[in-house]
Order: sequence, then structure tokens, then C-alpha cells
Amino acid sequence: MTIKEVAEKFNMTNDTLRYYEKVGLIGPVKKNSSGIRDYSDNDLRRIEFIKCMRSAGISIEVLKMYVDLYAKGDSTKLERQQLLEEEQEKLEEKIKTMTEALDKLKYKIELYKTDKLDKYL
Amino acid sequence: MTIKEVAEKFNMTNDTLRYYEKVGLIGPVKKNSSGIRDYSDNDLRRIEFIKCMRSAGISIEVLKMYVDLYAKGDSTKLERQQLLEEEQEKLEEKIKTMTEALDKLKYKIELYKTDKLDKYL
DNA sequence: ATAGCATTTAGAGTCTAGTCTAAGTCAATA
DNA sequence: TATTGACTTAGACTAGACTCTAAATGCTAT
Repeated sequence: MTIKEVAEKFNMTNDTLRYYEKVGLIGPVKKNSSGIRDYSDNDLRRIEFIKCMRSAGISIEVLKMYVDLYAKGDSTKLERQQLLEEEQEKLEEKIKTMTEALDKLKYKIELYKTDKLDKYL
Repeated sequence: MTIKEVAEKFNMTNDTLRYYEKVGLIGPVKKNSSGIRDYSDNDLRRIEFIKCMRSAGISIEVLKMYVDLYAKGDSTKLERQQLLEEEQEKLEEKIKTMTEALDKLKYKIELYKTDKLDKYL
């Protein structure tokens, strides 16, 4: 699969795909005889995972750590699990924070709708 | 209330408070005779709102728009409501995305815990 | 009154995560 | 054969949101 196809499939840019490869999140992706990337199924699986985690706000730095641990083999299983568990906690915390903000936002909108707005922001 | 006290209260830095003021999200904050900021209750209310919305990822640009509309008075009520409703939608969407990522993360962690991990990332 | 710490300003610097540019290569098409 | 369009690289640039620095001034305690 070409970079363009992959970019379209995952709704991201070619640049981002090359960038992820440069920082070591994916690949190195195989290139054909004229130096053009040809993404494997495995590459696609990784990209999907990375994309999903990125959309949740997990940093490239953390993802890179995970990928590097994976590359080191089975001996890092526990470490990887712990890393994921930490990210799970952070993510749950973030979702909680955002849900609280959403509630306040909804309350404020209610004030607008019912014209009960006080004099503050 | 001094900048230091406010910063501590809301767990942010003095720099961030001055920055928010510079870009027009709050204030201008009243200064005492020697030029030192003295935050009012109203300032605090605003800071709390801004902080809450920022923690949900609402951009400074959008918050600035809201603040500016507020400053223009009652005639902008509908516009403000619409702005908030748009942000509500975006926020709900973001929470949904993050919840999906969280589910995948949990699933992956389950694989680690039960030692059913396949050969991929 | 002088040391030491907090505050002020303007403006420069930092970090993250891309995004863009320039210069070059390659395959297909007019 | 010449042009077009997609791809390549290294590296510069950008946006957003702070964060830090320097130089000046002010308050407080010794």
C-alpha cells in the first residue's frame, strides 16, 4: 500500500506518516526498487494503534517508549503492561476532567436558553 | 488577592495568569498604588471558568472570542450561546473518541494480564 | 539602609506535533 | 522526448500555549 493510500485510509497526511517513521513510531517501512514506501499489513496495524492512541492525547514520547520496549522482546512485557496501565489512569483522569467541564458548559448553556444568565461571563 | 495567591488557588503559574491577561482572557486586573495586581472576586470567577474550559482543551482563541462577545454586551447573547453549543458538541465528540481509545487500551491490557498477547505491538 | 525576596514589563525562548519547502528521482503519458 | 505528477530526502518553519530572562522597582525584616 502506498503512502497516499495509507494516509487516506487513516485520514492523515503523508507528512505525518513520514514523521512517525522518522521518530521511530513505525517502520522502517519497506521500499520498492525505486525507493517508494510499500506499507505492510503489520505497518497498517501499528498505524491504526498509534492513531487511536494519539487521538486520545497520548504523547509521541510515551508511544515511542512503548514501541521501543516492544522491539526489545518478551522480557519487557511487564514494563509494557505497566506503561499502558499508567496511560489508562491518565486517560481516565482526563476523561473525568473533560466530563466535568462538559457539565459546566451544559449548565451555562441552560442559563442562556432559559434567559437566567447572571451578570458574569 | 495577589497573583501568587491566585496562582496557588488555581494551581497554575504567575506567568500563565499574566499571559491570560495579556491575550485578553481576563482583566485588565486592577493594580494597587505600586503597580501590583490585586485580583477581584470577579477576576477569580473568570479564571476558574477559563481554567475549567482550558482543561477540557477548549482553545484560547475560542475562549477569547467568547470573552470578547461578552464584553460587547447583551446583543451578543445568542452568538455566545451558539459558540458554547459548538464547543459542547466538539467536547462530546472528543470525549467519545477518548473513551473508545480507553476501551482499546483496556482490552490490550487485558491481553497482557491474561498472557494472551499476540505477536503484534 | 541594605539584603533579600516578590513583583513588574517587554520580549525572547521552549516544547510538541506536525507541516512545508526545495531539490531531486522516477514512471507514465502527450 | 518532454512534461506531469507522485514520490523521495533533509531540514526549515509554524502554531499553540506557555515559560523564562533581564532589568527595574517595591516591600519587609534585620
